[in-house]
Amino acid sequence: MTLDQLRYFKAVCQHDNVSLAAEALNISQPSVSNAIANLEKEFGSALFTRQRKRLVLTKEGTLLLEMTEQLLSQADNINRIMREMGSKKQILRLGVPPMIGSLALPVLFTQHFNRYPQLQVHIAEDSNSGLKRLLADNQIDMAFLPHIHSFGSEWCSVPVTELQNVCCVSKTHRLAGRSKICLADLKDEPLVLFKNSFFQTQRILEGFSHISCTPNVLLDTAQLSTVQNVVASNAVVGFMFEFLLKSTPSLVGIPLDPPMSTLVSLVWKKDRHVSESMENLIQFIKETPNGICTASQG
Amino acid sequence: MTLDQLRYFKAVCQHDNVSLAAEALNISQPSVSNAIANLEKEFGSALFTRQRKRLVLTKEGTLLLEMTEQLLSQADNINRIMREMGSKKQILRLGVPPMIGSLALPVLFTQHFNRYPQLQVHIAEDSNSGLKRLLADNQIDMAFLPHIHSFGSEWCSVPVTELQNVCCVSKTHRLAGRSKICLADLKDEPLVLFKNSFFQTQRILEGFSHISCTPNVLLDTAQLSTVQNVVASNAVVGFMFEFLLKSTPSLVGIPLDPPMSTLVSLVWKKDRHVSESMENLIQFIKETPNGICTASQG
DNA sequence: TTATTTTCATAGTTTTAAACTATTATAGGA
DNA sequence: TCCTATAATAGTTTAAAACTATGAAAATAA
Repeated sequence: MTLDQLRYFKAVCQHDNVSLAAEALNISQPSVSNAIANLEKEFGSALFTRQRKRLVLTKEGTLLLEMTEQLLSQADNINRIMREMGSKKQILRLGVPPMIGSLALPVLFTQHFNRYPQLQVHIAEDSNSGLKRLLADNQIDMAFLPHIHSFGSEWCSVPVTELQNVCCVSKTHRLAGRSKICLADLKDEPLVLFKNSFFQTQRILEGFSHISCTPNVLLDTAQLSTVQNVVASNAVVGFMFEFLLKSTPSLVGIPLDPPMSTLVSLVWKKDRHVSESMENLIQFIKETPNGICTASQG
Repeated sequence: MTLDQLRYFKAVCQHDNVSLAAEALNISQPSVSNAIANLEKEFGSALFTRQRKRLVLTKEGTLLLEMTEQLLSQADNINRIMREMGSKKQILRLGVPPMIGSLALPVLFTQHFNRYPQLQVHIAEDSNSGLKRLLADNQIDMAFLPHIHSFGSEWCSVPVTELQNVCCVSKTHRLAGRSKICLADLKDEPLVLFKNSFFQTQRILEGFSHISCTPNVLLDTAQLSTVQNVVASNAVVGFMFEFLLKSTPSLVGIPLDPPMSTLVSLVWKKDRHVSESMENLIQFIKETPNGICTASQG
């Protein structure tokens, strides 16, 4: 059993076809056939049934595929990590949810990453669930994530900042003078929300369902500027993080009652090797507990 | 990077010596040197410093060794599992602590394993901590373990039976008539205990320290028969599982006050593939919740 | 210091195995 | 029935991994 044999096997499974797999691997078809045959000889059982029209995985093949994917992923990781160390240039693959990116990234780039000229930063912007999957697959090293889905023992994290979720309206809106507001007050207001995939939206909808209200959702969007512009037009009520209002003077935020806040953490997998650049970022976050917060307010 | 290269690298690390590693691997020394050189070329960094007296792992080498051991262990598992499936003969590697073995094994062999003639059972008898390590290293498939060290989320288990820990004395002993006894009553008695590595012993000692007593331990042994014989000689007081007294009519057990019991579970790693023979054993345990208990009493 | 031993790297050769090309066999579809 | 698609087989080439032999560097001993 060699890693190459397993790679070929995986490719055949993905394509359900030896010839296509060979093409994708840039090798000849008999080489792939050979590799599969050698695996079958070594293990003593068929991995595919070839009787019928198509290749179908046997019980043994299914099990091997599952274990193979794990092994190859780990092998690729070793390769990547070792090459990175060898090439001296550090790479940090960081996941950031769209909303938090606008807060955290400017601070990180001006106060942290610029201190490491040899550091190459790759930012992956994705939803929270998407980032979690990327982390699990080792496609990113760390991510900023709301500490909501309680992370199990296989995750490490350091707290970054606590963000306030506020209701926001135009300065000329009827509710603009309120010092705080509860969801029940908003049950008949037309609302603009971020899409369901944003977990803040989920919490707001849960809040409504908790008081047995069906909110009047006029629009759900993924664009912050859409929310800002529609709210500024005075027609509707929106929700966003308080810090996002700093840059839009035409809007005012009204704290929710009860308050709703989000603890954002920097998260990574426990079983992963913590590279130098990861360690540096963790240190920066730990040393500036309010750094990202205060910077946003400056 | 191939699995063989990593295997050679690991061997060199283990022997701190290329020549010895080559000998252990049954290949020539230049082959090993070559493999290491190829890894270093591929990764772009030295894995050892050879300048000085001996081979010393570099930072990169240390990291690679750590990741390599994981990868090779997983690769060996794949190999073993697939070969096992291919050879049709099933193998179950079961870990059993010495005390529990005398209870569980006869039941398992007469009521369960005998139903699977093609099944080959390997029993590993070891301490609880030893078994846990064997499980972690995938050197055994499952083990019977007291459910004391609370198992984290990376472990699966099914409860097997609850065993009573009792104080035991000879039939003619002064305390033989007691219906129950507390540790404080025993603070001046000469005791015979199993070695500290037995977790029941640890619990008894904890119990004594809890009431600020230093027990008078005359003898600690790993042999059940030693405990039985010394206790039977009427000189000392011992502790054991109640079921172990069934076969020794010259001894009587006195329940502890408060009672002390041990929940024994069948445990395995969550990330492991559950083979047919493992599944069969789990089913047997589930279907006969008191089977092992009652059998011991018959 | 100098000789001796240990140990790893290098050079050159052999062997093995993995890749290739060409062809055959088998099944589905026209 | 023929044609096409696809995998297996045969035979050859190539590449890499093993070997033997030797050289270089450092540690050990005289």
